[in-house]
Amino acid sequence: MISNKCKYAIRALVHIANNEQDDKPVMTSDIAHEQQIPRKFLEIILRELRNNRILESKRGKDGGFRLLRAAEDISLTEVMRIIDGPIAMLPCVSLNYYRKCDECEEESCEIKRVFEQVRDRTLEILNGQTIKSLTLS
Amino acid sequence: MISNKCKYAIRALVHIANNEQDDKPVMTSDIAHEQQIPRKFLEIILRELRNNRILESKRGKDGGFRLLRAAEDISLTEVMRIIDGPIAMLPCVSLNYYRKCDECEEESCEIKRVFEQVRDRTLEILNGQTIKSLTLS
DNA sequence: ATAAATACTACTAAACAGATAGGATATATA
DNA sequence: TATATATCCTATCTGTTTAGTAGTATTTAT
Repeated sequence: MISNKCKYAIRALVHIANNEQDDKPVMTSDIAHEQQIPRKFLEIILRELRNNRILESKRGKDGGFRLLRAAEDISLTEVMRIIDGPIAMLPCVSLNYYRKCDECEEESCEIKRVFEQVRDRTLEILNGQTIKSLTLS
Repeated sequence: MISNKCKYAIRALVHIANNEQDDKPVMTSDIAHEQQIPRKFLEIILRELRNNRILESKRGKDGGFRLLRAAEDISLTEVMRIIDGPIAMLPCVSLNYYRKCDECEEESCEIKRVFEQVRDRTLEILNGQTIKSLTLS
């Protein structure tokens, strides 16, 4: 399962992408209201995305958030890894958050082999998806 | 991520399948020792699998656990659902643990569409795997 | 100066993960 | 029938994660 937080992050980014016009940043409170996300929780999420160079922020009056890159250059996997961490179903098959199994010999582990397949099929789909591909247009 | 508990469950079942001979049940302590799983924790797992009609148990001396069905009739998905619950990455695309999204219209939700694809590809692989297919032979 | 936005720190409640402890019950066998 | 040995059951525990909330500091447009 991906977390609610991660779903909020994706919905917020899609919302920002859908509302990028005249260079005006989108306010947290607008996103929170229209996407029905708790505002203070959303603040944390947006700041995290900014810290990871997905968003840029502008403080003060008329402030808010803008995509730092084009929507088609932000992949779903990148967002998921920032917010939730690993995508794979086992640490020992994770590409970005690999951790060794201490109980089994990985070369001969049938369980590992199965979840490597799941990882590959999953990434085939998710790597092809971007914030752009989730927008209305 | 699947839980450690679930990985323990799979390894325990594979161990039992690999040691089904002369109708003698396999003891918790043997599995715990050979698979390096905490014994009391394993007890809970095996009892849960028995309650869900994956295993049968025999109490008292010379007791232990046996597969209730043939190893090729126990799918990986069944075990995962018993121990961890949903396999899908979102409640709204889960086949066995579906829960409605309150924030979005599901018919037009692009996020849902993506994770339905992930679910389908994942189940294609996992439904084809059984305890038998994970054994040595 | 002031209003309005993000930035930051700290805290909380509930659920889940990964166990452990101890006693009750059943069973094979000497 | 006593005993050793296995599962069964209930309760408890510690740490981490999830999903937030509260309050203050800082920045910026007007």
